Amino acid sequence: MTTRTADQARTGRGERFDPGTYEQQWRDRWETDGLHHADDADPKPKRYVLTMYPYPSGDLHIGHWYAATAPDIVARLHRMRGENVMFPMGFDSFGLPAENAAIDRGVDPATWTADNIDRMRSQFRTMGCMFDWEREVVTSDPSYYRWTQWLFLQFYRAGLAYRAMAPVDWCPKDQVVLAREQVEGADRHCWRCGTPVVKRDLEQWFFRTTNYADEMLGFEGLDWPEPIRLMQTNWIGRSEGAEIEFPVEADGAEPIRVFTTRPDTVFGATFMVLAPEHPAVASLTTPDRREEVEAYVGAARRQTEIERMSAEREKTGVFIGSHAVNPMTQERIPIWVADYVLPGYGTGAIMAVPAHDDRDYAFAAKHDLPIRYVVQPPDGMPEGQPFIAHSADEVLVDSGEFTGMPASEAIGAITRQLADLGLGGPAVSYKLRDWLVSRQRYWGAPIPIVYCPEHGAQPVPEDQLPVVLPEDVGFAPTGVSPLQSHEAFLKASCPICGADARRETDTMDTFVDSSWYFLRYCSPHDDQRAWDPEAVARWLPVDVYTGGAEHAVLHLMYARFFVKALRDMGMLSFDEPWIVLRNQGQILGVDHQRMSKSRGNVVNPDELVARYGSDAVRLFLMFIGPWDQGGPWNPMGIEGVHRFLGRVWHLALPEPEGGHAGALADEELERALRRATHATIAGVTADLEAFRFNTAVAKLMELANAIQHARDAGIGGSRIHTEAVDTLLLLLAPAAPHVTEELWARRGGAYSIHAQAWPEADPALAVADTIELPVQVDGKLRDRLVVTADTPAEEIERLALASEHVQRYLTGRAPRRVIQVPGKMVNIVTPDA
RNA sequence: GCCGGAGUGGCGGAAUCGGCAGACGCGUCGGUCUCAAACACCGAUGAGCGCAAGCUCGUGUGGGUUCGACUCCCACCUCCGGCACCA
Repeated sequence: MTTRTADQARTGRGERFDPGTYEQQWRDRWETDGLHHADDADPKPKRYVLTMYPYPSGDLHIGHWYAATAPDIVARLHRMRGENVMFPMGFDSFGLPAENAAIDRGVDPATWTADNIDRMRSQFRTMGCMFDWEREVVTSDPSYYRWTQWLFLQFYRAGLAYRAMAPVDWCPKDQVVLAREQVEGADRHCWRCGTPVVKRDLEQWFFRTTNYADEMLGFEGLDWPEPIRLMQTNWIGRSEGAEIEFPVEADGAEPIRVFTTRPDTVFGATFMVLAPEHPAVASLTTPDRREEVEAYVGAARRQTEIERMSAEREKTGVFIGSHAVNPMTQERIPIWVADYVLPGYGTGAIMAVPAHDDRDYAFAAKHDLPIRYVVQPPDGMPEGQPFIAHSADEVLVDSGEFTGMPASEAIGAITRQLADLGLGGPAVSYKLRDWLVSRQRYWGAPIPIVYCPEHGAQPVPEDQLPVVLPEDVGFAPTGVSPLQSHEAFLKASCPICGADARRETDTMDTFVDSSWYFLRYCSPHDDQRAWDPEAVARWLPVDVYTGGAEHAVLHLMYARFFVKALRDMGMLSFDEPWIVLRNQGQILGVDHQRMSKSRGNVVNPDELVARYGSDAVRLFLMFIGPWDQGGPWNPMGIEGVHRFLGRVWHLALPEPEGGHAGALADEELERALRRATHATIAGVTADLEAFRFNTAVAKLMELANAIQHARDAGIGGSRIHTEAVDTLLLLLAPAAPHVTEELWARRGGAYSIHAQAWPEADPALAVADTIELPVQVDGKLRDRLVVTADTPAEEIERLALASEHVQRYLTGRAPRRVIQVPGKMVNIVTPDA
């Protein structure tokens, strides 16, 4: 491979810039010296910087570089500011791809995973990040998942882990549970035998995340991107309203409870709808309707809930033969079953108010059910459409004693009356469901439970952890976990009676692993406990967390749930896992498309590092644009950054004998350079703190240009010029750690540049002594004044009015107004304006 | 459908509080170096008009507020992301 460098041919000065000659050496030195190890005993203020650990899929791609460089820069900035920084890295190494590799290629998941980790770890090292590898965690290692299992048991004891029936896809011919991706086609058939699948209720493990729904709506004290907060808020989906009981006309039948956010519309409830799964469907179906209802319910159960929700909006459903009574109007209303009512939300049953709900309206229109308006729109009753009241202005009509009451008031009034009548009361409902954590998969942490014929589900005693995944398993594309046929694994004994028991074969969702890895980093080698409480108290919460926004309602919520639950168990003393959260965007291909092998637009970081060095790759990624937006890769762009680093190289290389040592003193030039230096310190510091890496790099480029011009003007080698170069290296060090270290050493600086103090800007020195002031006439730029910074406003006004460019428009007349923004501009308003 | 985010030169982008639009970089053009090229370096570079001074236009579209609008308000268009029958 050819290495093109900025000065390969000739600049006539200094040594050529070739990152290949020093980058690896410095990385080795940092490693040997333990420069990046965060010491628990270090008394400096702590700073925990964390980036989401990767799944070990194979090779590091450019996205990993993009994701890691920014938090590395932040970690390095804090370190130079005198903080004890922990910046750990590890691998989220359980998961489906390893299992698929086993099925497709016959490789053992553990071996496949370990090989990938080895490769990615060595690729990670070429980034030159200050990762503390002594703290590495690997979640598929028994020393890690032992504690994942231990945590499961703590949740179980606390009542936060429970077992319940949940619907899964089942192939009745093969007699197996199918994963979502194993169900094909619109008719939902088994991928192997083509038999239509059915939904089947199986026992599954859940974590009670809904216990924390309300608390997770609070984001006080958190500096998170607003879109993530909104996504979580919407996902939790808190709705306030009322539960209302509708008595049923049938012997001994329980009333049907419904949840509604609009109790003010109860007078308009002209029918009821039950979800197909609702327990009352069977008992309330009359004999003449049974056949039709059972057919409908059976068809509905064949679809997944996801499918049902994304299906065409056609509102299907059947009448079940029974009637309920509207508790306010005392009217008989028919009960229907329809799959647009979801079993998992509210009570799985609704009062249908077609006049004031789109879905109920569509259903009523299709099935010819009565529509009664009970809220008066401001501009008269609508025809042929529902009216969804929004404001407080609308008033109730046709609603008995509540007629004439504003809708907003009626919500409370009607809810109170229902409560007085014992027919309901205020209620809150959430979209959030409990977290289904069990997976019918091999490559995950086994759920530490055994089933005794006598005593049922029993937790594995803690001293028997870990429940180790057996490695001598066979893989076949059956869709069944090989654990189910591994006799040695299955065989267990009941911790209560000692009788033969059967081991749980489900493993945990990998999001369980990642819900606590940031705690394990604090004491990764502790084999006595999941974490050392003192170390966790010292480091947590995470100060800055970075990663992709795709985890908004997954990992980023699960980890919050974990921390809150563990806090309530007395194991943690903080409320949130991380304070500052920042999301990176995506690096796209040259064609502005997502990188993918099939598109052939993948950028290989290893090749780029070999060609330009790690620093150039890092710096260019940061320069592409705002970090949270990502952007397209540009092969020419990295050339520009490489040129910049080459320029820095030549500016900072110690001058050979007789170079610019005897620089001419020029006070004006020196003052300007010093001003540029201090303005850059202030600007770069603010940019890095705010994750504005692209503008920070631009400012560094400007400073390098200023230094070069100053040198060309003859002040190279002067004290101020030397300070400017040193400052440039210090400010550039977090983003380009290798070249700055090399140059710092060559200039005789103390090892290491990354252990030096971050420069401080002197505001007095950053201020310009003369300023150029734009002069506008009626808001249009017409002239510029160069004045000293302390020129009084009257003098500026006089100079501006005296300008011939201004006079051309003023033609001797007095201005109508003169507006000055001190230090910014002058605007003269003519009588014409 | 609902909730977010974004539309600025040939391209990526900058303008942090309503005050010089286009920083910085890429590309392009011109020059230096070279036998020549590549590399590097220097200079120019929003569009139109003009010999020039300079003028006009210009931040998705249409209105508005203001001495002044990429920035604020109203209405709309397009793209990207999330959710999607949640009663």
